[in-house]
Amino acid sequence: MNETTWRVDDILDAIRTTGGRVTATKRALVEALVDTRDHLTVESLTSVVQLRAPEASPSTVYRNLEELENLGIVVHSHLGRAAAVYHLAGPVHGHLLCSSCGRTIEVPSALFEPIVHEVRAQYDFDVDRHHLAISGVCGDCRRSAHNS
Amino acid sequence: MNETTWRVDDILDAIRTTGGRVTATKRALVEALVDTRDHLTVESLTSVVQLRAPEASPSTVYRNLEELENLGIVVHSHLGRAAAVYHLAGPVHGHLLCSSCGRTIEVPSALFEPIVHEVRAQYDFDVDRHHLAISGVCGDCRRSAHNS
DNA sequence: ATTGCTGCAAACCTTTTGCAAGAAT
DNA sequence: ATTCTTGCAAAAGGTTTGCAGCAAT
Repeated sequence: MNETTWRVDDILDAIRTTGGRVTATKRALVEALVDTRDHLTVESLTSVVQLRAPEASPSTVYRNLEELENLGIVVHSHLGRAAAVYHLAGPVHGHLLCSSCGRTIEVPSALFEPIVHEVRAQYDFDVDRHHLAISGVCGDCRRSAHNS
Repeated sequence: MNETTWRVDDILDAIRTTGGRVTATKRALVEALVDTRDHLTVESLTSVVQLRAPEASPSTVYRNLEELENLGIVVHSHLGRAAAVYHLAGPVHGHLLCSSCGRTIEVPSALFEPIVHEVRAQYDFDVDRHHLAISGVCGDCRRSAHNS
């Protein structure tokens, strides 16, 4: 739930422990996630996986990600209308999504704590801290816009 | 940008002023938005519009909403993976989306001001106040979950 | 008479699903 | 041997687009 240091073997063990089987695709996928530690779409993850397992299909990546998500190893966020991004579960954090360049910026969830509390107190609403996403424009894009 | 009292005729005038033409579908759509003042999907808006203009198609509703959005009269938000919801631009506000029942709760944007400032100061990121959406579970759903 | 708008159908994208063959245990 | 998984292809949403005809101005 809050491992900052996921290791490939630990994840593969978790898969086996829960009755899952470790396939070439899953191993490549897990390594991609551990290596990049980035927010990746299924499309880009599939490309990376295919370097090692050329036959891998997006649908398998979807299914594998779902399995990892059920194990609490992976989380995903929907940012705008675009494809969802997946990454290793880690310290809970929020996302800033630039609607201009698509970049994702991670921000500590501490930033959101005041809101999480307010919203719980005033609206009886439990915020899902894993899916905090806010859209806007990053500094780079703001500046390029002004110079155009 | 912050009209709390959009009137149908004002909106139709705005359409004409900018070179647009007022059609039966547009009029029905505008009335639906003004009447319900709710957050509606294209699907539900189309149903309402079709009460008056039976031939109206979703694609036209999409195009009309885009036009209204360009005029600053309508805004939309993406909440999760589901269909986007549209509503009249009004006092800027955030959305709480219940991932269990799909309900949308409006919250005053004042709640988000601290974050908007922090994020601008620390991450050089301009939050789009029109698209603030936070997912979680509303009180009703939390309680039904506990009773099941 | 312009030329913006429409409905329809088809295209698009992301994601999900059915299925028979293949592989990890 | 089991039974999980896979790739493929097709389906399923939500949204966009091309087009020829229609209609608001």
